[in-house]
Amino acid sequence: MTIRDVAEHSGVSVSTVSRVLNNHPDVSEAVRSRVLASVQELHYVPNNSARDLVRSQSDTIGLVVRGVGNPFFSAVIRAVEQSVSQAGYTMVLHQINTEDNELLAGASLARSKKLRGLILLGGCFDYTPEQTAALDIPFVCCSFTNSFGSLNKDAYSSVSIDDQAEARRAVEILVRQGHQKIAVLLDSTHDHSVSELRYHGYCQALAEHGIPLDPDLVAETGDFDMAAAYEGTCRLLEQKKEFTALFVIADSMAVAAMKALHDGGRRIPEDCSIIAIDGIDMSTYTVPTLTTLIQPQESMGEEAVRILLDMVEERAGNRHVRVSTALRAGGSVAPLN
Amino acid sequence: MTIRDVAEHSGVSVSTVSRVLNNHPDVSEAVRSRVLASVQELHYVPNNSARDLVRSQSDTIGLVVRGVGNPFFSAVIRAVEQSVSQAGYTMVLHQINTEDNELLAGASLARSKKLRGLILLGGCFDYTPEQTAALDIPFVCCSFTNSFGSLNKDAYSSVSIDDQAEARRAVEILVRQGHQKIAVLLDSTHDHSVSELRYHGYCQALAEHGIPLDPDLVAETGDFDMAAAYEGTCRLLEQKKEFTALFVIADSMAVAAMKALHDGGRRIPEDCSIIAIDGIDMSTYTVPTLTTLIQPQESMGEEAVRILLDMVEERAGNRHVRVSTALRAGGSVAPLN
DNA sequence: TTGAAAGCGCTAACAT
DNA sequence: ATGTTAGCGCTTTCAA
Repeated sequence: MTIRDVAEHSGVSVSTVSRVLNNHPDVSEAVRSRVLASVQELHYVPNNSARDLVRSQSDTIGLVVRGVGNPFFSAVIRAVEQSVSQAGYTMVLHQINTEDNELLAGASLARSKKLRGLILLGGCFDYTPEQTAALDIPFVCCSFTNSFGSLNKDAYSSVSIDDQAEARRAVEILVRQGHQKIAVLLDSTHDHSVSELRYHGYCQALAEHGIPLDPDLVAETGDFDMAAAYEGTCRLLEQKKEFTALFVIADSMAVAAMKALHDGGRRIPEDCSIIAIDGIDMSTYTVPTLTTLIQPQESMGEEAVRILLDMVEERAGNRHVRVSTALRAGGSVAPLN
Repeated sequence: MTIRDVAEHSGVSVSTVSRVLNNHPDVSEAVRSRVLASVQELHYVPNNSARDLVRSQSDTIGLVVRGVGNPFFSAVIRAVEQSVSQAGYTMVLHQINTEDNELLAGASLARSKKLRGLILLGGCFDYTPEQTAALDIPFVCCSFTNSFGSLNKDAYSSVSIDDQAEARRAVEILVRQGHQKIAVLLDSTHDHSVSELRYHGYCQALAEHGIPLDPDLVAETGDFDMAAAYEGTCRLLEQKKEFTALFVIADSMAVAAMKALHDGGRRIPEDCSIIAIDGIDMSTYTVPTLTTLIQPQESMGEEAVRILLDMVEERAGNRHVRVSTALRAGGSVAPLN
């Protein structure tokens, strides 16, 4: 079943079929619909290898996800896949560990799969021009930006929330409820990732409200996973330093933190309020429902694809999109006393 | 940079270069190493599109996931991706809704991407030979088998748990704790999916222990998602029919059910025990930890790939692998009073 | 053991 | 608006 069969079946030439298939303008409506009918009837599917060969490029978009197992990414991946295939492209997914370098992974993927473009999901923030030089295709950072790197703004695209501002907002919500002793649970204060950025937001909120930063209330887990978050929260409890509220940099970690607080005999929110950022489905079903700032996961994925394809198809240059979060007022935050 | 350049650079014909590149036997050592040297020097990388075109096949394995957003699948997808790329193949992921037909989706993917093989994750159980006829590549069903269909056992492969037996085991755990009024939360009793199978296990366990089946205690949600599970549990509570334990067919649904029970004023496990099947990470962090039968998600993904590649590379024929679950004794099950 | 040449299915000039 | 045709880079007969 080739383009020839379709051509013969609809009584036109192969090039006409090709034109129809590629939405070229100069085809009469009559012929167009006739060809389309044949395509339907014959269940014709174009041979991508042949297409790619003659166009000397593939229709493949790479998605490198750093931090396997983070449920926040699941919805984004889904949205990206949808958008990519809807646009007639193919997505190849590559998941790497937090320790791995997503730029290297992306570059290698780009070569071996002849990628047209690349989406980086959950990466680091400290790229230098030298590092990205290896990447000779358009790429967009999804859910993060190059805040700590020296990349020129027009060397890449991004779609993300304002991590620091949103973290500040989250902490401020706690402050407004009268909390002063606010702990924070994060991966690291200096990992050049979303963790560090949100930590800055935490510090900023405290500073703006005249609350001194207490290093004892900063719990670094060294990882984004739930087990580490659980342990980190336990350590926070063990040191007997009082805190009435906890800001967690990610929903998944917050779920584990809630468990640790509970196991440590703290009631939420009576003894300890907790707020996070991300908004994964699952945290709707914690007891109480986690109060969190929801990142619009689906639209972030879609937007990342839109930006990327605009670059790939040269409709537009690079751009940076900031999306905002929506507060989900769960039951995990209460006024102090 | 094509095979021609390599040929000219090493002073041989393109066909000889091709032979070297494909490890064909009849090439002299001298020529072989000369060609290889040129390849190195010129940084030549074969054009996969051209290769695929002429061989009319790719190195692509398809993964069709039915039921987007089920966290149980995340770990499996990860394992599949790892194994596939480790074996030098490319995975293309396609996620579809529960309403969609994974066989159709798989067949269309197979043609458009020239798949070598296909893995179906979370599909239906009622394929007929006619339906699978469209699929002319090896495929393996992951996490389910064709229990309700008429497929010949050697027409496909599978890796799954014994859903009915495991469900029976789960319910039996409740019975052993003295529970008699055991409700069940599931998608449907007759959807030809894992839901129906596990429902049979539930019925079987009740029957074996002389407990009459009470239709009022069978809550069908019509979906696998958490919102539906929450609603379903609420309806169960509203009808005022007493039950002291709840068997939920999936961890993700159980998390939502726990929330609904809590919101309905039931303490877990004091007022109601709950047990499920799947073993997602998240359910470790519910309060109390969910008692569940863990499916070995990673090894199921790896095994699925192993089986598939054995078929693709004709090392072995089809086979069916049954894996067993491991009980995670959380705190959600307690003896009756 | 090596080379010449015929396609694989498609797109895009170029011609009509 | 539609058809003819020359490749895209590679593998694989078939000949030498």
